[in-house]
Amino acid sequence: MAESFSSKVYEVVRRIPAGSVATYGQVAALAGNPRNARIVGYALHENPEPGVIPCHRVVFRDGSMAPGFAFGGPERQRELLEGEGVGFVPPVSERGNAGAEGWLVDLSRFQWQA
DNA sequence: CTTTTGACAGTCC
DNA sequence: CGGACTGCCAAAA
Repeated sequence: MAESFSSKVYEVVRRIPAGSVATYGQVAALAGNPRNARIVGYALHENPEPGVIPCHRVVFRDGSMAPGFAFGGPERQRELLEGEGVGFVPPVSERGNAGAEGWLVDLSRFQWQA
């Protein structure tokens, strides 16, 4: 169907199962170009179908999330992923200052395996 | 057709 | 170890 690359990104992100997360680079690779991680983020930023495209399941290669999350805040994303069974882990745990920011998804155990 | 920008990623110092 | 830079590719103006 000759979809543009960004269109393909939506398809891939949509196929991410609940309880798993994928990195921009992985989605880009599944879309056909592992170097297009930025295009993936840009495409998701458009978020043409909120509620249908689980942008919150797409995180950085480090397991962190986008700076301008469009769901209501980084804390919201953590809650959504935890609700799906995804476990979060503090970056390195500096005392109890556990704000919503700094939390990373345990990619070692929750990264989506196509 | 050329230029600019962009939810990244990997490498260098 | 941490911070900064570049590289890559695509869509929009």
